[in-house]
Amino acid sequence: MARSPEPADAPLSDAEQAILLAAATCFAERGFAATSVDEVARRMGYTKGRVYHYFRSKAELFIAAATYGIDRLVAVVEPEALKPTPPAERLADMARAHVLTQIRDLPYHRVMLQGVTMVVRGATTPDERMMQERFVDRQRTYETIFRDVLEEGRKTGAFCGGNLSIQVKTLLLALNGACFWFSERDGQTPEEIGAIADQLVALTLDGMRGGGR
Amino acid sequence: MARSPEPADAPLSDAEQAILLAAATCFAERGFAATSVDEVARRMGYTKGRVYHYFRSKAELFIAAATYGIDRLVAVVEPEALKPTPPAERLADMARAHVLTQIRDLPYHRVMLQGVTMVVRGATTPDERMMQERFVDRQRTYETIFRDVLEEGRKTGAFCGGNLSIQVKTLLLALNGACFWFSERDGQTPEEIGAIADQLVALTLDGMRGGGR
DNA sequence: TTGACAGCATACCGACGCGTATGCAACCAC
DNA sequence: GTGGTTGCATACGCGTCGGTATGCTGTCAA
Repeated sequence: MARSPEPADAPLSDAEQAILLAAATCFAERGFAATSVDEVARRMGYTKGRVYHYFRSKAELFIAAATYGIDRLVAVVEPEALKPTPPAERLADMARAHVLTQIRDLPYHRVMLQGVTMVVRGATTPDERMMQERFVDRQRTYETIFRDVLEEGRKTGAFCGGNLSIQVKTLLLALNGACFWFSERDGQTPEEIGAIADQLVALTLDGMRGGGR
Repeated sequence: MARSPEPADAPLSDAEQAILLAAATCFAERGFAATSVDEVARRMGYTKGRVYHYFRSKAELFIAAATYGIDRLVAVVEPEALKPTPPAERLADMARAHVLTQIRDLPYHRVMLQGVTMVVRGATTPDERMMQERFVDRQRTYETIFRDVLEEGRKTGAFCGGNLSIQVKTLLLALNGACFWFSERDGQTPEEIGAIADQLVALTLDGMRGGGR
Protein backbone atom coordinates (compact mmCIF):
# COMPACT_ATOMS: atom_id res chain seq x y z
CA MET A 1 0.00 0.00 0.00
CA ALA A 2 2.35 2.64 -1.18
CA ARG A 3 1.42 6.31 -1.14
CA SER A 4 -0.90 5.81 1.75
CA PRO A 5 -1.85 9.00 3.56
CA GLU A 6 0.86 8.85 6.22
CA PRO A 7 0.66 5.91 8.54
CA ALA A 8 3.63 7.89 9.88
CA ASP A 9 5.44 4.94 11.39
CA ALA A 10 4.53 2.08 9.08
CA PRO A 11 7.50 -0.25 8.61
CA LEU A 12 9.25 0.26 5.31
CA SER A 13 9.11 -2.37 2.60
CA ASP A 14 12.31 -3.62 0.98
CA ALA A 15 11.75 -1.43 -2.05
CA GLU A 16 11.20 1.61 0.14
CA GLN A 17 14.33 0.86 2.14
CA ALA A 18 16.40 0.57 -1.02
CA ILE A 19 15.02 3.78 -2.47
CA LEU A 20 15.59 5.61 0.78
CA LEU A 21 19.22 4.51 0.94
CA ALA A 22 19.84 5.53 -2.65
CA ALA A 23 18.19 8.86 -2.04
CA ALA A 24 20.18 9.48 1.13
CA THR A 25 23.40 8.71 -0.71
CA CYS A 26 22.59 11.09 -3.54
CA PHE A 27 21.39 13.88 -1.25
CA ALA A 28 24.50 13.44 0.89
CA GLU A 29 26.79 13.68 -2.12
CA ARG A 30 25.19 16.50 -4.08
CA GLY A 31 22.74 18.20 -1.78
CA PHE A 32 18.96 18.37 -2.11
CA ALA A 33 18.63 20.86 -4.93
CA ALA A 34 21.35 19.35 -7.10
CA THR A 35 19.94 15.84 -6.85
CA SER A 36 17.37 14.75 -9.40
CA VAL A 37 14.87 12.03 -8.76
CA ASP A 38 15.99 10.40 -11.99
CA GLU A 39 19.45 10.16 -10.53
CA VAL A 40 18.21 8.50 -7.36
CA ALA A 41 16.38 5.97 -9.48
CA ARG A 42 19.27 5.29 -11.82
CA ARG A 43 21.60 4.62 -8.92
CA MET A 44 19.82 1.30 -8.40
CA GLY A 45 18.74 0.67 -11.96
CA TYR A 46 15.23 1.71 -11.01
CA THR A 47 13.09 4.14 -12.94
CA LYS A 48 11.59 7.40 -11.79
CA GLY A 49 8.12 5.91 -11.98
CA ARG A 50 9.13 3.35 -9.42
CA VAL A 51 10.35 6.01 -7.02
CA TYR A 52 7.17 8.05 -7.40
CA HIS A 53 5.18 4.93 -6.81
CA TYR A 54 6.48 4.81 -3.23
CA PHE A 55 7.15 8.47 -2.44
CA ARG A 56 4.95 11.36 -3.40
CA SER A 57 7.59 13.98 -3.95
CA LYS A 58 11.27 14.69 -3.83
CA ALA A 59 10.78 16.65 -0.63
CA GLU A 60 9.04 13.71 1.00
CA LEU A 61 11.98 11.50 0.08
CA PHE A 62 14.38 13.96 1.61
CA ILE A 63 12.48 14.37 4.83
CA ALA A 64 12.06 10.62 5.13
CA ALA A 65 15.81 10.11 4.85
CA ALA A 66 16.56 12.87 7.36
CA THR A 67 14.00 11.56 9.79
CA TYR A 68 15.40 8.06 9.48
CA GLY A 69 18.77 9.46 10.55
CA ILE A 70 17.54 11.34 13.60
CA ASP A 71 15.38 8.39 14.63
CA ARG A 72 18.40 6.11 14.69
CA LEU A 73 20.25 8.55 16.90
CA VAL A 74 17.42 8.92 19.35
CA ALA A 75 16.96 5.16 19.51
CA VAL A 76 20.59 4.60 20.42
CA VAL A 77 21.40 7.62 22.56
CA GLU A 78 18.26 8.01 24.65
CA PRO A 79 18.81 4.74 26.55
CA GLU A 80 22.28 5.94 27.49
CA ALA A 81 20.85 9.20 28.73
CA LEU A 82 18.49 7.37 31.08
CA LYS A 83 21.18 5.46 32.93
CA PRO A 84 21.80 6.68 36.49
CA THR A 85 25.53 7.22 36.05
CA PRO A 86 27.26 10.53 36.88
CA PRO A 87 26.67 13.21 34.23
CA ALA A 88 30.22 13.28 32.90
CA GLU A 89 30.33 9.55 32.37
CA ARG A 90 26.82 9.50 30.99
CA LEU A 91 27.59 12.24 28.49
CA ALA A 92 30.66 10.36 27.33
CA ASP A 93 28.61 7.23 26.72
CA MET A 94 26.00 9.23 24.85
CA ALA A 95 28.64 10.92 22.73
CA ARG A 96 30.30 7.66 21.88
CA ALA A 97 26.99 6.07 20.93
CA HIS A 98 26.22 9.12 18.79
CA VAL A 99 29.47 8.97 16.86
CA LEU A 100 29.40 5.22 16.29
CA THR A 101 25.82 5.30 15.08
CA GLN A 102 26.57 8.14 12.76
CA ILE A 103 29.56 6.48 11.16
CA ARG A 104 27.55 3.33 10.62
CA ASP A 105 24.89 5.12 8.54
CA LEU A 106 26.66 8.21 7.28
CA PRO A 107 24.41 9.08 4.31
CA TYR A 108 21.28 9.39 6.41
CA HIS A 109 23.03 11.59 8.93
CA ARG A 110 24.54 13.81 6.30
CA VAL A 111 21.04 14.34 4.96
CA MET A 112 19.86 15.00 8.47
CA LEU A 113 22.41 17.78 8.88
CA GLN A 114 21.29 19.36 5.63
CA GLY A 115 17.76 19.17 6.92
CA VAL A 116 18.65 21.16 10.00
CA THR A 117 19.96 24.09 8.02
CA MET A 118 17.30 23.92 5.36
CA VAL A 119 14.35 24.17 7.74
CA VAL A 120 12.67 23.22 4.60
CA ARG A 121 11.84 25.94 2.26
CA GLY A 122 10.03 24.03 -0.40
CA ALA A 123 7.90 21.86 1.79
CA THR A 124 4.72 23.00 0.15
CA THR A 125 2.05 20.36 0.54
CA PRO A 126 0.37 19.77 3.89
CA ASP A 127 1.83 16.27 4.04
CA GLU A 128 5.33 17.58 3.62
CA ARG A 129 4.71 20.24 6.22
CA MET A 130 3.59 17.57 8.64
CA MET A 131 6.58 15.36 8.02
CA GLN A 132 8.87 18.33 8.33
CA GLU A 133 7.41 19.39 11.62
CA ARG A 134 7.81 15.90 12.95
CA PHE A 135 11.45 15.98 11.90
CA VAL A 136 12.14 19.35 13.47
CA ASP A 137 10.46 18.14 16.61
CA ARG A 138 12.65 15.07 16.79
CA GLN A 139 15.66 17.26 16.23
CA ARG A 140 14.75 19.52 19.11
CA THR A 141 14.08 16.58 21.33
CA TYR A 142 17.48 15.18 20.58
CA GLU A 143 19.18 18.45 21.39
CA THR A 144 17.28 18.62 24.65
CA ILE A 145 18.59 15.23 25.71
CA PHE A 146 22.11 16.58 25.60
CA ARG A 147 21.15 19.92 27.08
CA ASP A 148 19.62 18.22 30.12
CA VAL A 149 22.73 16.21 30.85
CA LEU A 150 24.89 19.30 30.54
CA GLU A 151 22.62 21.21 32.88
CA GLU A 152 22.67 18.45 35.43
CA GLY A 153 26.45 18.21 35.22
CA ARG A 154 26.81 21.92 35.78
CA LYS A 155 25.15 21.62 39.16
CA THR A 156 27.63 18.99 40.27
CA GLY A 157 30.51 21.01 38.88
CA ALA A 158 31.32 18.45 36.23
CA PHE A 159 30.91 20.95 33.39
CA CYS A 160 31.86 24.56 32.98
CA GLY A 161 29.40 27.44 32.81
CA GLY A 162 28.72 30.03 30.14
CA ASN A 163 25.93 30.22 27.61
CA LEU A 164 24.25 26.83 27.61
CA SER A 165 22.93 27.05 24.05
CA ILE A 166 26.36 27.71 22.64
CA GLN A 167 27.74 24.86 24.66
CA VAL A 168 25.16 22.42 23.34
CA LYS A 169 25.59 23.59 19.76
CA THR A 170 29.35 23.32 19.96
CA LEU A 171 29.17 19.88 21.50
CA LEU A 172 26.85 18.50 18.86
CA LEU A 173 28.64 20.15 15.97
CA ALA A 174 31.96 18.66 17.01
CA LEU A 175 30.36 15.26 17.55
CA ASN A 176 28.90 15.47 14.06
CA GLY A 177 32.39 15.92 12.69
CA ALA A 178 32.43 12.54 11.01
CA CYS A 179 29.63 13.70 8.71
CA PHE A 180 31.99 16.36 7.38
CA TRP A 181 35.36 14.72 7.16
CA PHE A 182 34.99 10.98 7.50
CA SER A 183 35.83 8.97 4.44
CA GLU A 184 36.15 5.21 4.11
CA ARG A 185 39.91 5.56 3.94
CA ASP A 186 39.99 6.87 7.50
CA GLY A 187 39.54 3.40 8.84
CA GLN A 188 37.38 0.40 8.22
CA THR A 189 37.84 -2.12 11.00
CA PRO A 190 35.66 -1.76 14.06
CA GLU A 191 38.79 -1.13 16.13
CA GLU A 192 39.88 1.78 13.97
CA ILE A 193 36.41 3.27 14.02
CA GLY A 194 36.26 2.79 17.75
CA ALA A 195 39.53 4.65 18.14
CA ILE A 196 38.28 7.52 16.02
CA ALA A 197 35.12 7.72 18.09
CA ASP A 198 37.12 7.68 21.32
CA GLN A 199 39.34 10.51 20.20
CA LEU A 200 36.43 12.58 18.98
CA VAL A 201 34.60 12.08 22.26
CA ALA A 202 37.67 12.96 24.28
CA LEU A 203 38.40 16.11 22.27
CA THR A 204 34.84 17.27 22.53
CA LEU A 205 34.14 16.47 26.15
CA ASP A 206 37.26 18.03 27.55
CA GLY A 207 35.97 21.27 26.14
CA MET A 208 32.81 20.87 28.20
CA ARG A 209 34.75 20.35 31.42
CA GLY A 210 37.48 22.99 31.36
CA GLY A 211 37.30 26.34 33.06
CA GLY A 212 38.33 28.33 30.03
CA ARG A 213 41.69 29.93 29.52
CA MET B 1 37.46 46.13 -17.82
CA ALA B 2 35.09 43.50 -16.66
CA ARG B 3 35.37 39.89 -17.73
CA SER B 4 39.12 40.17 -18.07
CA PRO B 5 40.91 36.85 -18.33
CA GLU B 6 41.69 36.49 -14.65
CA PRO B 7 43.97 39.14 -13.26
CA ALA B 8 43.38 36.86 -10.28
CA ASP B 9 43.98 39.53 -7.67
CA ALA B 10 42.70 42.66 -9.35
CA PRO B 11 40.87 44.85 -6.83
CA LEU B 12 37.13 44.60 -7.13
CA SER B 13 35.07 47.54 -8.37
CA ASP B 14 32.11 48.75 -6.35
CA ALA B 15 29.70 46.97 -8.64
CA GLU B 16 31.63 43.74 -8.32
CA GLN B 17 31.73 44.06 -4.55
CA ALA B 18 27.99 44.60 -4.41
CA ILE B 19 27.27 41.64 -6.67
CA LEU B 20 29.61 39.42 -4.70
CA LEU B 21 27.92 40.28 -1.44
CA ALA B 22 24.47 39.65 -2.87
CA ALA B 23 25.65 36.35 -4.31
CA ALA B 24 27.26 35.29 -1.04
CA THR B 25 24.07 36.08 0.83
CA CYS B 26 21.93 34.08 -1.58
CA PHE B 27 24.32 31.12 -1.69
CA ALA B 28 24.54 31.14 2.09
CA GLU B 29 20.78 31.13 2.46
CA ARG B 30 19.76 28.63 -0.21
CA GLY B 31 22.91 26.83 -1.28
CA PHE B 32 24.56 26.87 -4.67
CA ALA B 33 22.16 24.73 -6.66
CA ALA B 34 19.01 26.33 -5.30
CA THR B 35 20.19 29.86 -6.01
CA SER B 36 19.43 31.37 -9.39
CA VAL B 37 21.47 34.13 -10.94
CA ASP B 38 18.25 36.06 -11.47
CA GLU B 39 17.68 35.96 -7.75
CA VAL B 40 21.15 37.30 -6.99
CA ALA B 41 20.49 40.15 -9.36
CA ARG B 42 17.01 40.94 -8.08
CA ARG B 43 18.29 41.14 -4.51
CA MET B 44 19.85 44.49 -5.38
CA GLY B 45 17.45 45.57 -8.09
CA TYR B 46 20.02 44.61 -10.69
CA THR B 47 19.36 42.50 -13.75
CA LYS B 48 20.92 39.25 -14.80
CA GLY B 49 22.68 40.97 -17.66
CA ARG B 50 24.49 43.16 -15.20
CA VAL B 51 25.71 40.19 -13.24
CA TYR B 52 26.94 38.39 -16.33
CA HIS B 53 28.66 41.57 -17.37
CA TYR B 54 31.02 41.20 -14.42
CA PHE B 55 31.11 37.45 -13.84
CA ARG B 56 31.28 34.85 -16.52
CA SER B 57 29.28 32.13 -14.83
CA LYS B 58 27.41 31.18 -11.71
CA ALA B 59 30.24 28.90 -10.69
CA GLU B 60 32.72 31.75 -10.99
CA LEU B 61 30.53 33.86 -8.75
CA PHE B 62 30.41 31.13 -6.18
CA ILE B 63 34.12 30.47 -6.16
CA ALA B 64 34.83 34.19 -5.96
CA ALA B 65 32.66 34.50 -2.87
CA ALA B 66 34.21 31.45 -1.23
CA THR B 67 37.72 32.65 -2.00
CA TYR B 68 36.94 36.06 -0.60
CA GLY B 69 35.98 34.35 2.66
CA ILE B 70 39.09 32.25 3.00
CA ASP B 71 41.29 35.18 2.00
CA ARG B 72 39.90 37.27 4.83
CA LEU B 73 40.65 34.51 7.30
CA VAL B 74 44.20 34.04 6.12
CA ALA B 75 44.79 37.79 6.22
CA VAL B 76 43.71 38.04 9.83
CA VAL B 77 44.90 34.76 11.30
CA GLU B 78 48.30 34.33 9.68
CA PRO B 79 49.83 37.34 11.46
CA GLU B 80 48.74 35.85 14.78
CA ALA B 81 50.36 32.57 13.85
CA LEU B 82 53.69 34.27 13.26
CA LYS B 83 53.96 35.83 16.71
CA PRO B 84 56.59 34.19 18.95
CA THR B 85 54.22 33.47 21.83
CA PRO B 86 53.81 30.01 23.39
CA PRO B 87 51.71 27.67 21.23
CA ALA B 88 48.71 27.52 23.54
CA GLU B 89 48.43 31.28 23.77
CA ARG B 90 49.09 31.68 20.07
CA LEU B 91 46.41 29.18 19.13
CA ALA B 92 43.94 30.99 21.36
CA ASP B 93 44.67 34.28 19.62
CA MET B 94 44.33 32.65 16.21
CA ALA B 95 41.06 31.05 17.19
CA ARG B 96 39.66 34.28 18.50
CA ALA B 97 40.67 36.15 15.36
CA HIS B 98 39.07 33.40 13.29
CA VAL B 99 35.74 33.56 15.06
CA LEU B 100 35.54 37.34 15.11
CA THR B 101 36.37 37.60 11.42
CA GLN B 102 33.83 34.98 10.58
CA ILE B 103 31.01 36.62 12.47
CA ARG B 104 31.79 39.94 10.81
CA ASP B 105 31.32 38.53 7.29
CA LEU B 106 29.14 35.51 7.80
CA PRO B 107 27.75 35.10 4.26
CA TYR B 108 31.16 34.73 2.66
CA HIS B 109 32.23 32.18 5.22
CA ARG B 110 29.07 30.18 4.91
CA VAL B 111 29.73 29.99 1.18
CA MET B 112 33.31 29.02 1.93
CA LEU B 113 32.14 26.09 4.02
CA GLN B 114 29.87 24.92 1.22
CA GLY B 115 32.83 25.18 -1.09
CA VAL B 116 34.85 22.82 1.03
CA THR B 117 32.31 20.04 0.76
CA MET B 118 31.38 20.68 -2.82
CA VAL B 119 34.90 20.47 -4.23
CA VAL B 120 33.04 21.95 -7.05
CA ARG B 121 31.52 19.49 -9.36
CA GLY B 122 30.35 21.73 -12.11
CA ALA B 123 33.52 23.73 -12.51
CA THR B 124 33.70 22.98 -16.20
CA THR B 125 35.65 25.72 -17.92
CA PRO B 126 39.42 26.03 -17.51
CA ASP B 127 38.97 29.38 -15.79
CA GLU B 128 36.68 27.89 -13.22
CA ARG B 129 39.06 25.00 -12.69
CA MET B 130 41.86 27.45 -12.06
CA MET B 131 39.88 29.52 -9.60
CA GLN B 132 38.72 26.40 -7.85
CA GLU B 133 42.23 25.05 -7.48
CA ARG B 134 43.37 28.33 -6.06
CA PHE B 135 40.55 28.18 -3.54
CA VAL B 136 41.32 24.61 -2.50
CA ASP B 137 44.94 25.56 -2.16
CA ARG B 138 44.13 28.47 0.11
CA GLN B 139 41.94 26.20 2.14
CA ARG B 140 44.74 23.68 2.62
CA THR B 141 47.16 26.43 3.50
CA TYR B 142 44.82 27.70 6.16
CA GLU B 143 44.43 24.27 7.68
CA THR B 144 48.19 23.87 7.72
CA ILE B 145 48.61 27.05 9.74
CA PHE B 146 46.59 25.51 12.54
CA ARG B 147 48.15 22.10 12.12
CA ASP B 148 51.62 23.54 12.59
CA VAL B 149 50.74 25.28 15.83
CA LEU B 150 49.17 22.10 17.16
CA GLU B 151 52.23 20.10 16.25
CA GLU B 152 54.53 22.57 17.92
CA GLY B 153 52.40 22.61 21.03
CA ARG B 154 52.44 18.85 21.24
CA LYS B 155 56.20 18.89 21.62
CA THR B 156 55.98 21.23 24.57
CA GLY B 157 53.18 19.20 26.08
CA ALA B 158 50.65 21.99 25.66
CA PHE B 159 48.31 19.84 23.58
CA CYS B 160 47.26 16.22 23.80
CA GLY B 161 48.24 13.52 21.30
CA GLY B 162 46.17 11.28 19.07
CA ASN B 163 45.47 11.52 15.37
CA LEU B 164 46.55 14.99 14.31
CA SER B 165 44.21 15.24 11.32
CA ILE B 166 41.18 14.52 13.43
CA GLN B 167 42.34 17.05 15.96
CA VAL B 168 42.71 19.77 13.33
CA LYS B 169 39.38 18.98 11.71
CA THR B 170 37.60 19.00 15.04
CA LEU B 171 39.21 22.25 16.06
CA LEU B 172 38.26 24.05 12.86
CA LEU B 173 34.78 22.61 12.70
CA ALA B 174 34.00 23.78 16.22
CA LEU B 175 35.49 27.18 15.52
CA ASN B 176 33.28 27.43 12.44
CA GLY B 177 30.27 26.94 14.65
CA ALA B 178 29.04 30.48 14.18
CA CYS B 179 28.47 29.75 10.49
CA PHE B 180 25.95 27.13 11.51
CA TRP B 181 24.08 28.58 14.43
CA PHE B 182 24.80 32.28 14.71
CA SER B 183 21.88 34.57 14.05
CA GLU B 184 21.66 38.29 14.54
CA ARG B 185 19.50 37.75 17.58
CA ASP B 186 22.38 36.06 19.37
CA GLY B 187 23.95 39.40 20.06
CA GLN B 188 24.78 42.56 18.20
CA THR B 189 27.06 44.69 20.33
CA PRO B 190 30.80 44.14 20.02
CA GLU B 191 30.86 43.10 23.67
CA GLU B 192 28.26 40.39 23.18
CA ILE B 193 30.04 39.12 20.10
CA GLY B 194 33.32 39.19 21.95
CA ALA B 195 31.83 37.12 24.74
CA ILE B 196 30.50 34.58 22.28
CA ALA B 197 33.90 34.34 20.65
CA ASP B 198 35.59 33.90 24.00
CA GLN B 199 33.31 31.08 25.02
CA LEU B 200 33.68 29.35 21.70
CA VAL B 201 37.45 29.60 21.89
CA ALA B 202 37.50 28.32 25.45
CA LEU B 203 35.23 25.37 24.70
CA THR B 204 37.25 24.40 21.68
CA LEU B 205 40.74 24.85 23.05
CA ASP B 206 40.19 22.96 26.27
CA GLY B 207 39.49 19.98 24.08
CA MET B 208 42.91 20.36 22.51
CA ARG B 209 44.64 20.39 25.88
CA GLY B 210 43.03 17.62 27.87
CA GLY B 211 44.38 14.12 28.25
CA GLY B 212 41.17 12.38 27.31
CA ARG B 213 38.83 10.72 29.71
C1' DT C 1 30.96 65.23 -35.16
C1' DT C 2 32.07 60.70 -34.89
C1' DG C 3 33.59 56.58 -33.80
C1' DA C 4 34.63 53.27 -30.02
C1' DC C 5 33.85 51.28 -25.92
C1' DA C 6 31.99 50.58 -21.20
C1' DG C 7 27.81 49.47 -18.92
C1' DC C 8 24.12 47.90 -18.80
C1' DA C 9 18.62 45.95 -20.11
C1' DT C 10 15.83 42.73 -22.60
C1' DA C 11 14.55 38.91 -25.19
C1' DC C 12 15.40 34.55 -26.10
C1' DC C 13 17.22 29.58 -26.64
C1' DG C 14 18.13 25.09 -25.14
C1' DA C 15 18.42 21.91 -21.45
C1' DC C 16 16.96 19.95 -17.46
C1' DG C 17 13.95 18.22 -14.03
C1' DC C 18 9.55 17.55 -11.28
C1' DG C 19 5.45 15.52 -11.36
C1' DT C 20 1.63 13.16 -13.94
C1' DA C 21 -0.86 10.48 -17.21
C1' DT C 22 -1.09 6.39 -19.37
C1' DG C 23 -0.20 1.69 -20.40
C1' DC C 24 0.70 -2.92 -19.25
C1' DA C 25 1.92 -7.31 -17.16
C1' DA C 26 1.31 -10.20 -13.24
C1' DC C 27 -1.39 -11.71 -9.58
C1' DC C 28 -5.18 -12.30 -6.98
C1' DA C 29 -10.57 -12.98 -5.64
C1' DC C 30 -14.59 -15.07 -7.01
C1' DG D 1 -12.22 -16.30 -17.20
C1' DT D 2 -13.00 -11.94 -15.66
C1' DG D 3 -12.83 -7.84 -13.04
C1' DG D 4 -9.89 -5.44 -9.89
C1' DT D 5 -5.61 -4.30 -7.81
C1' DT D 6 -0.47 -4.02 -7.32
C1' DG D 7 3.80 -2.72 -9.24
C1' DC D 8 5.97 -0.90 -12.06
C1' DA D 9 7.87 1.48 -17.20
C1' DT D 10 7.42 5.12 -20.59
C1' DA D 11 6.31 9.44 -22.39
C1' DC D 12 5.33 13.98 -21.93
C1' DG D 13 3.77 18.70 -20.26
C1' DC D 14 5.37 22.59 -18.37
C1' DG D 15 7.99 25.55 -15.54
C1' DT D 16 12.66 27.06 -14.40
C1' DC D 17 17.22 28.41 -15.09
C1' DG D 18 22.00 29.08 -17.12
C1' DG D 19 23.90 31.42 -20.59
C1' DT D 20 23.93 34.28 -24.99
C1' DA D 21 22.73 37.62 -28.52
C1' DT D 22 21.40 42.00 -29.36
C1' DG D 23 20.58 46.62 -28.82
C1' DC D 24 20.49 50.95 -26.47
C1' DT D 25 22.67 54.86 -23.86
C1' DG D 26 26.17 57.65 -21.95
C1' DT D 27 31.03 58.96 -22.08
C1' DC D 28 35.37 60.09 -23.79
C1' DA D 29 39.01 60.62 -27.11
C1' DA D 30 40.35 62.25 -31.64
